[in-house]
Amino acid sequence: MDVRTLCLGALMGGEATGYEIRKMFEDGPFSHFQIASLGSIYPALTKLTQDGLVTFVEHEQENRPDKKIYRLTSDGRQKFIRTLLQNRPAEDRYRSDILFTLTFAEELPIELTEALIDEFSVRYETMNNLIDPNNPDKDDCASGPGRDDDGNIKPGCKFVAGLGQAMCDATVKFIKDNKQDLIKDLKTFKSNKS
Amino acid sequence: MDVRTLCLGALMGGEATGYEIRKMFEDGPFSHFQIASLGSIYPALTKLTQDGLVTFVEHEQENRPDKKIYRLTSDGRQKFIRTLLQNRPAEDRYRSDILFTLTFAEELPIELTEALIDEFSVRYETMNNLIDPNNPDKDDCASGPGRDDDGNIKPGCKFVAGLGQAMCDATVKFIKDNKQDLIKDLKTFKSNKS
DNA sequence: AACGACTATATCAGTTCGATATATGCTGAA
DNA sequence: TTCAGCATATATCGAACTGATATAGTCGTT
Repeated sequence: MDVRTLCLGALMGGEATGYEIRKMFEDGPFSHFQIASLGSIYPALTKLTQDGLVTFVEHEQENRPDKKIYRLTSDGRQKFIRTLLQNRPAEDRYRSDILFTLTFAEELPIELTEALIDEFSVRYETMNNLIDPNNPDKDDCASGPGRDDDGNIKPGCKFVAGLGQAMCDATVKFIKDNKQDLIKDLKTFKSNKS
Repeated sequence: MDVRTLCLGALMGGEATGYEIRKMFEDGPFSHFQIASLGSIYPALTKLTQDGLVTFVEHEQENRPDKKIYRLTSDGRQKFIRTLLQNRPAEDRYRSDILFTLTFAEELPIELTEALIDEFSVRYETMNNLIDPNNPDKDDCASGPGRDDDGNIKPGCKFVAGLGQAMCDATVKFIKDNKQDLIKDLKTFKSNKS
């Protein structure tokens, strides 16, 4: 899904700055299943403004660029819903440098392999906490789309967050159950190659 | 990880054509945790050849471009191992159009939501079968890196495949356990908004 | 005091991808 | 029998995306 559509989605929950939209994707409600960087968010917002799908209000700031607060127009909201209804969603895409590296574990020092696996596990525990809708450390952007007026998480977001957490749990559990066997097998593999 | 490094990794198991390397990423051993397309594989192979990291032999073919079979040079193999040892692996990156769309489930017809969830589940069951090292339908490229000379899967690949399958299992299970609750909550949510 | 993170806007060089071009053979459905 | 889709091969390119950079202050930690 292109970044203009992602930005429209980000604004479905209310107004936001470009910086806030980026936060939604970096460690907010979209962080575990979409990616959008500043390098594409600002051009996308510019394009959406030109197309009449969003509008913005500017607030002067001292010593900083003026703050631009974007919101959807009626056309923008309709365009977004239409896009969700009509477009066939692309295949999921997953990239993992650690998993790629572990594919070649036999060529690596066992200490590095252990360190990579531990780093991988920590990252997924951290992500689990980030996803958790009940996480008290979470500072959801007020304009995030996932909560209704009473602050309750919406069913769709709850489902998606739950699924994200299930993936994280499974990852951490698999590592807990299988790391030592891997280390053992690697030692055997290496001694057989000597 | 850039596509040149991915190509070096792909050639760690032996010689391969550009087309075969693409297959390794599309539905072969790397398919569930890395992505590389023809648009970047061929330029990468050209660059690696210029840099002396790979070399190729050309076989004439009728009615087709001549087949180029690439293999690592000694420099190429060393460069690859050095890259794995020295580079800090980037954060995992996951993109899911379906999960993004489901975040806005409240705005969609319930039939579409159900269809998306079912599609998502089917994709992960399919991926599970694709990953399975014991899948008899799998036609691993002979030059894939994951097996030793006896055809046994290597420990690193086995671990990574197992983890991939655990993620798929968790996904399918979560959907099985939670889909009906989501549908019910959506119906409640929509009737409360009327 | 220094440094890193945060808050704001924006741009750009480099990288990547999906579509396209070329062209045949194979397979299955109509 | 015909046709469409897929497989097998090489390669290119326009469009999209990213990470670094620029600008510049504030805040908290070491």
